[in-house]
Amino acid sequence: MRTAEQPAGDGGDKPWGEVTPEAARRLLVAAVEAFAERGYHATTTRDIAGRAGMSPAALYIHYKTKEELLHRISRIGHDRALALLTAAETGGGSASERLAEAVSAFVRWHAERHTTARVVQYELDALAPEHRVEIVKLRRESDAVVRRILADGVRDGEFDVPDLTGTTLAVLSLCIDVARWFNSRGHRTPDEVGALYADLVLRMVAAPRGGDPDRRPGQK
Amino acid sequence: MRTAEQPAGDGGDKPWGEVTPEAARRLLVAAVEAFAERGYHATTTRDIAGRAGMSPAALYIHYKTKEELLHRISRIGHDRALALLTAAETGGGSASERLAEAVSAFVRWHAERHTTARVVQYELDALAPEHRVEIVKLRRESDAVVRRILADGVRDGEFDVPDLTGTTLAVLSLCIDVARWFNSRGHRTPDEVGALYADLVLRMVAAPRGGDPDRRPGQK
DNA sequence: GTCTATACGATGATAGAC
DNA sequence: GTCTATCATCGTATAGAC
Repeated sequence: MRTAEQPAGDGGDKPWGEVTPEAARRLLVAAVEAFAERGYHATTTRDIAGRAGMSPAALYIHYKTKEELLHRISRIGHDRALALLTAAETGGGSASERLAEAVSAFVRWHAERHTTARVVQYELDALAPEHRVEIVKLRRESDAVVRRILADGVRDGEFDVPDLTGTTLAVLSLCIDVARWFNSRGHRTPDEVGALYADLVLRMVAAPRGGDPDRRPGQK
Repeated sequence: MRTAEQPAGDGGDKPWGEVTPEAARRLLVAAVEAFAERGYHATTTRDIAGRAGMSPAALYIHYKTKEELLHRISRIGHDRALALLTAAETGGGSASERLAEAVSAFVRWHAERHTTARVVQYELDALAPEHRVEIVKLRRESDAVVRRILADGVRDGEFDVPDLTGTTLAVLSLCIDVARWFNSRGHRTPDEVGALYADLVLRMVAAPRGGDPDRRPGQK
């Protein structure tokens, strides 16, 4: 299913391959680092240009404004995140298998590319209004993917999900927050975190053994 | 157990009651709002003073630097969060009951005081090194509270937690991320989110019915 | 396409009047 | 304790040389 290089990285093998020319890519990578470290508003165009080894003016040859840089980063990152989830949904298998794949892939990306993911997830408010509506639409699609997998599992008797909207939100939220803490504590690999989280999420939604979903102890 | 007003709010009944004199409190409340909206580094002392209805110079009568404001906010917020968790731990009941109370109280705080919580949870890196080590110590104590409750549940046969460290991290992470999304989507109350999350977390750690913890299907 | 130079307003923090 | 005025620096973005 994957024929080209995967984009939207921040330090992996061939990240941001779709951003050309090379000077524009260097600036964008520098912007990701700076935005992640200090936040969009506090990052100066001088800092971005400096990290890319250029003069402040060089930035404006490739990007009209600082916000255009953020928009490019956010768009590519959200495209990538949605692609991961969609691949899991359409990859076949039971609802449990699709959910496990969606969660582990989504978490792996937030861990591996946590610098990018921080910008993508925490700087939405800094986008221009027009760009924000575009990005919010992509986020709603990601939400819908997870929601459909959960609904499928309920239909097939694999899952017990009393609050579909809230649980969808919680699952995505749990995964997204990996971008905040990853690499600031322990020594886990993205793969390990992805596997752990897939297990935890399956436990959150699993139907009680034996099948009858009405038999669960009412917690709420 | 609670004899005084609870502090660390950001718009509730009597929040930040322990900050005196009143001018210092007004400045601190203004700083919370500004830091949450734009981030610490991008917030100007003029903005803070302006929101508090004062001149830029007035800020420096009550706080030596902008960073001292952040430190005060972070310290009070972390004290409050730890107090909530500790109260749940020492409040009695089974491990399941203590965990449910810890999660729902912690989530309620992150939802109700999401403006404060955003500053508290997302601006750690902006603290001066000396202040950051102090705050990190408090965070480790919060982590230890949740870890102990989980370990108690495992000991008592209520919980099945193959990865204690990772699950502790995931539980806290899930709760903390409420500060990011709350009020940016639906129409849930803090109480509702707290109850939902307590249920989801209990499902994550619950031992399989019947008791024998070795009987779980190996997911990892 | 990249540079140096620069416009012009905003920045954290201080001095000294009241 | 609060103000106005100020310092020295840094902010985004542009102009024009090469």
